[in-house]
Amino acid sequence: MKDWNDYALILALHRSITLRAAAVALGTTHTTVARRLALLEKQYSASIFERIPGGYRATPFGEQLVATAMQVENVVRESERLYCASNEKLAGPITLSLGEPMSQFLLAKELGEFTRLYPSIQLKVKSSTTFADLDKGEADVVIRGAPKLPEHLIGRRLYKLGLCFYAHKDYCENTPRKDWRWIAPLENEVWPQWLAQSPYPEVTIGIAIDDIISRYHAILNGVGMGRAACFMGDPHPDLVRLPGSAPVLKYDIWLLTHPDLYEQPKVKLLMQFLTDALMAKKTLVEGEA
Amino acid sequence: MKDWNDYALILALHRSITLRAAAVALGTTHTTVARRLALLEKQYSASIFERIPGGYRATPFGEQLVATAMQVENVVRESERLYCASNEKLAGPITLSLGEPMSQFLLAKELGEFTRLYPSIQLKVKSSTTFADLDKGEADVVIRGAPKLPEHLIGRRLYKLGLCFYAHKDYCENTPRKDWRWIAPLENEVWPQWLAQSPYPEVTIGIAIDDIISRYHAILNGVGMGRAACFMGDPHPDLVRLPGSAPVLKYDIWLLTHPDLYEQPKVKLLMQFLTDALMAKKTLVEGEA
DNA sequence: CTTTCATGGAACAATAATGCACCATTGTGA
DNA sequence: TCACAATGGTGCATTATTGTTCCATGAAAG
Repeated sequence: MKDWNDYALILALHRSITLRAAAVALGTTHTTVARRLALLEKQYSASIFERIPGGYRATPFGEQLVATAMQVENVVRESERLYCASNEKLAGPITLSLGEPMSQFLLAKELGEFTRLYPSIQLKVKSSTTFADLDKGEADVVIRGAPKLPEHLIGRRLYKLGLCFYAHKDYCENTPRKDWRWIAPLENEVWPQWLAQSPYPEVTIGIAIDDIISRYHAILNGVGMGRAACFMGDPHPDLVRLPGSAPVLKYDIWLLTHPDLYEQPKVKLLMQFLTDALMAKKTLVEGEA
Repeated sequence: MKDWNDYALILALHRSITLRAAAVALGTTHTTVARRLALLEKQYSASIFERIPGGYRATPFGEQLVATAMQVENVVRESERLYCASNEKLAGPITLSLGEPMSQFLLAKELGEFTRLYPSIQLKVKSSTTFADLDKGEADVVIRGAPKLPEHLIGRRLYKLGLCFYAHKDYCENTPRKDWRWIAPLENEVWPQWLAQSPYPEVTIGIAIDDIISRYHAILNGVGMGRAACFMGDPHPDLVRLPGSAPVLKYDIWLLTHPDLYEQPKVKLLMQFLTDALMAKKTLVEGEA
């Protein structure tokens, strides 16, 4: 095999079963995976994967290649591990500040993967509704949704955060329209705007909760209808967008750090990792799913 | 490292010392090698190779990567070896017919590499001035220079063969012009055309030899001036092109096989291998060096 | 010491790989 | 049984990668 990346492709398809899932794992599209696989099978003049109901399964020959690919992967991972261990620049504590929703719903798996990938780095995840002050050293890296770039910090704007209205999938059917209620935020001056944008501005507020996570659980338990980030609402099978409500892209998501910190390899590394992780979930977060 | 091909790049640069040599080994250009290396060093925020007089040398960190790359290469080579050994389709005899000049001057190393790469295949190299008749089973694969595609065979036209006039680098200086002589082929009806195209059509024939290799050695020994393929004359440090003679691209080089044989994996394999090998030497054979 | 050659860097053009949007089909759940 | 979602195949447009050509520099050979 001339192209060593094809080993990664074989491995991804073997593990992900379907072309599309493999494509996500590789960070490309199913088209590319299919094309590269076709070229590869043409190269060997042999079948590497066979189509089975619901996906791809390696042929006996394919399994040989999978075994080789796993060996290659082990060598590479071991090398990376050694690199991280030997590089004192990639050791030590680093603090990431982000909101609870992202921490719980969006990046839980990814942050765990980071610590597994770089065991010498002690990642501290500081979830908070208020965002840490980088100037005071409250955090090294921040993810925040904000309308504009905060003053003197550096980083990049990723994309916009999608917000939408949700309810439990049975709520609208099982509840008489006159009993519909909003689950509203507490002491939030933009709520009137939200309400005006909603499909049901005439519905009254049933309960006001300050914590967005608690509002989410209230929606989930059929207490009423409410607004949430698309990445919170869309993945849950029991939640549905309210009829007539489309995602609103209001805030930009910024990935930021302090200029004094950005030169640190471990800070660069974390930011690159978070960029990759968040870009991979762009459609989910924007609510285009 | 995300791109596993970069391990191959590091390995090639480590072994080839210079960007250009590494590029040849990888089948690309020095620009690409430089760019990929720069990206890689930016990724790691560390130097992988240091510039030393006359080339590149791996830094301590680079040597770690080189070691990893060698492990990866070993895994891949072992896998390929197993594949070849286990695949009975890639075993057995195969006969290649080609002219002596290509066999001796152009593909000597490459054909050896092929047998080393695929030990289960017994490659028989049939050098001959007349080309084997594939219909009679005299050979499985043929490389020949010919003006047009022979009848019913399949394969591909690679590029044109460059021919030029040569002499020993001291010949023209050390020999009085009146004593200059041509080394001509024997019983070759196109020789008058050749002579007319030459820079010195008035020079007389000193000796006529049928075997092109013998003519080459005659030129090399200062017997006279003669015509030879660019891939024979250009690489030799003691030979020079005659002043005023430029490479003539007359014949196409064809890589051919019989339609009945092309479906055999080992035939496909050999043809792919020869295509790669010959394409890598295109500039040399065309005389553009 | 001069000449010659090869190296590798930079800007532009060409090419090949990739992503996107569409669709038919198949598996899955109500 | 029907409807829905997801799969993966196809054609087209885009992007990114690569190759080409040039040049300045530095090393090796005469």
